[in-house]
Amino acid sequence: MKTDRPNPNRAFKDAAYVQLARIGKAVASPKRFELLDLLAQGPRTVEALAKEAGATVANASQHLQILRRAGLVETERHGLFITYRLADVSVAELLRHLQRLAENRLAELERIARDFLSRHGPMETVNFRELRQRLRNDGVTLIDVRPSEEFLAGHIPGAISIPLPQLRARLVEFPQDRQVIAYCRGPYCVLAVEAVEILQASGIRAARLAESVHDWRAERGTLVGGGVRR
Amino acid sequence: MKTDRPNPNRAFKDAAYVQLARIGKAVASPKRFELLDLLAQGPRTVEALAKEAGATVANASQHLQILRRAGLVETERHGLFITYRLADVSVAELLRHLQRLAENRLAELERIARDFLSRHGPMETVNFRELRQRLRNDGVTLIDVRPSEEFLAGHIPGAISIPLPQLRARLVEFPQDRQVIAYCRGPYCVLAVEAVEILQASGIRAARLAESVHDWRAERGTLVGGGVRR
DNA sequence: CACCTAATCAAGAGAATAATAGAATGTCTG
DNA sequence: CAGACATTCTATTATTCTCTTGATTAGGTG
Repeated sequence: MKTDRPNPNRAFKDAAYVQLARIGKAVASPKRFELLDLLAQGPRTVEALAKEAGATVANASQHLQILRRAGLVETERHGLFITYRLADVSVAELLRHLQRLAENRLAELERIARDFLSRHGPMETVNFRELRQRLRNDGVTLIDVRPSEEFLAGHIPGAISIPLPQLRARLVEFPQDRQVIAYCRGPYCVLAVEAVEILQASGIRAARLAESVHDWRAERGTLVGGGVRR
Repeated sequence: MKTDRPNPNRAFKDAAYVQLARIGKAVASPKRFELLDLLAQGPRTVEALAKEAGATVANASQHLQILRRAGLVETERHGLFITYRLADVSVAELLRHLQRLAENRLAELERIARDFLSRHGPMETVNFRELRQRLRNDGVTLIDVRPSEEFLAGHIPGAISIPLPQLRARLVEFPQDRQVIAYCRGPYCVLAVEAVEILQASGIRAARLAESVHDWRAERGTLVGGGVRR
């Protein structure tokens, strides 16, 4: 760790950088990153997080405590349940920053995403600019296919909530001649992809919003609903 | 890593989050964080980085290659030397973001900084607002005590370069009645602290700028010099 | 070409991390 | 207060990380 040269400030620097690296360590595990990404959509219990992230409860609990010790999440007890939430909006910003950096710098990530999409037939994707335009012209229906709690915690103005499990049952609600745009948590969430497939299979024109709810907030401002609680 | 429930998208998510966590892993080691922090001041050779970070050349080289594989730094060969530099300004922004988060969320870090400063006599610190004000009123001399290459790569307008090793020899340059404000790489760089002590010891009123060159750029705009090369 | 130097590579010891399973804790309900 | 349930704790194992040491590669120079 250190040479034997006489530098009296080494100890301070080492100690300081150990602390700075703690935040890095917190987001250095894929599971923890996924947990944070889920928490960015809204507060949740340990069990819900474990299930969505595909981990055991005990394992998720351990990761969550590492995140808590790093100051990235906070807890609150409600009866039997303990809800975790991001400690600060700047944590969600950090996640976005890391994602953007990974997308720009790691070819591997782009390849993985492309491979995944290629296994799911052709699919139109839409960006914010196009979405805004079409929303203004009233030419599309925007649906939020995340669980309804996440919709309530914050969603894009004009969207209607149709959690994916309910989509098949509610297909009759869509007029056949109007395009539907589905969105979910972001590029590493598969809900919108599945939604578009279901819609297309029943003859409805559908497209996927490539960005996430948080990108919307960062680039366009307001969400409707609670947002990320502090 | 995964339960045996039938979720065909687990593999995709796991693969995607492994990639996202790679950036986290890169900044999860104190030494690597320190190396990146140095590179944020300007490009450098492996040997220079190793020396400043208090590591062996072999060790620094290994860390740098991890950073390169994570896409955070790039290399260029000049004869015998290989210079490393940040791959993108957004890497420097990430470092700032992580630092700010650590300062806000980790009490430990603040304690370490306070302990360090308390071992160094009382010292006035100045923030950007005060600095601007005094620079405008021409009441102070602003000195950049980093190595001159870093000064050339980008510095605060109005600052003059006095690398710390030269400070004692150039004390005569300072009028006794005018305050001097010293700055360096940021709060975990000790150059400015040492500079203020030297100045005070010879009877010159001196203060330390608490923020870093990069904070200046982020909050006020321009630097003079090369900046971080892309 | 022999020699020097900057940087990387390769192998290994010791520490830290991640997942699992089973036990323990704390809180609500009847 | 017994039982149910959400969460955390403890112990264990396999894996990964970090640093050190000594050898090796690649480029430049006399």
